[in-house]
Amino acid sequence: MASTKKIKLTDLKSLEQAAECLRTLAHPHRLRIVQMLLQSEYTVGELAEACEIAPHMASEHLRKMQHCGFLDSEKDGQRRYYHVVEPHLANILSCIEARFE
Amino acid sequence: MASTKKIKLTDLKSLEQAAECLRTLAHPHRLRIVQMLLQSEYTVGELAEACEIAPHMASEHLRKMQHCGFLDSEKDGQRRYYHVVEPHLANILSCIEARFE
DNA sequence: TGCTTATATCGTTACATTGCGATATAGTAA
DNA sequence: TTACTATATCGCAATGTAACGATATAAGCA
Repeated sequence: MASTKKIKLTDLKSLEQAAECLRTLAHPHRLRIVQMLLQSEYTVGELAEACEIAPHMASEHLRKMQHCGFLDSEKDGQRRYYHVVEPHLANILSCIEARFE
Repeated sequence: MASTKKIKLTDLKSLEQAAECLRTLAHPHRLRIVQMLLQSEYTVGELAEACEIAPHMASEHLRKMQHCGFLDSEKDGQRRYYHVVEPHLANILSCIEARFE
């Protein structure tokens, strides 16, 4: 314990942002949605079915993740396709899968 | 849209566990604590001071992270030193730092 | 036009989390 | 013993989040 322990800390403002994104990710259905969208694009209905939830619930999860910059979407007729835009998401999901499989 | 889209999904039970760990991590003070503990071990008081919070708040954050398997601790007289035991934490924090700095 | 499907939003209720003062426990030292 | 320090726990008030039924919008089709 005689060491100096001088280390560089991320400022709390940035950590607050990071925490907000992690909170957005920290939901089993949202994790599954991200996992799927990392491999292809999907509609709200397809994602809802994969998560076994009502479409309007999937829609809300997608809205949250779009709001914090993870996803974007484009319309195709009646349907809306979502896809991943945050480049670090794949890496983070790999870490999570490495621990929980 | 004509593709088969057959992908392997993590079961919801595991995703629930993963989400719980992410929720534990998703707090600015806890992120700072983990960031520090990845570089050295520290006492409750030292971590509290670095986060600018009361010691009993740091103690509670540490208890939560110990409970979900991120940290462990050992006593040295009056003080208690915490350290990281979850091997994936360093990798996850790197992902986070890569995005938020 | 009216009917159906796909997606999004609103309003409410239930539940979880946060922060914090007060209190408790354990070790140190006089 | 008493006093002090470090850490941990309790109980509560405030806030945040999740789930969900009801409703709304918008596109396709008869």
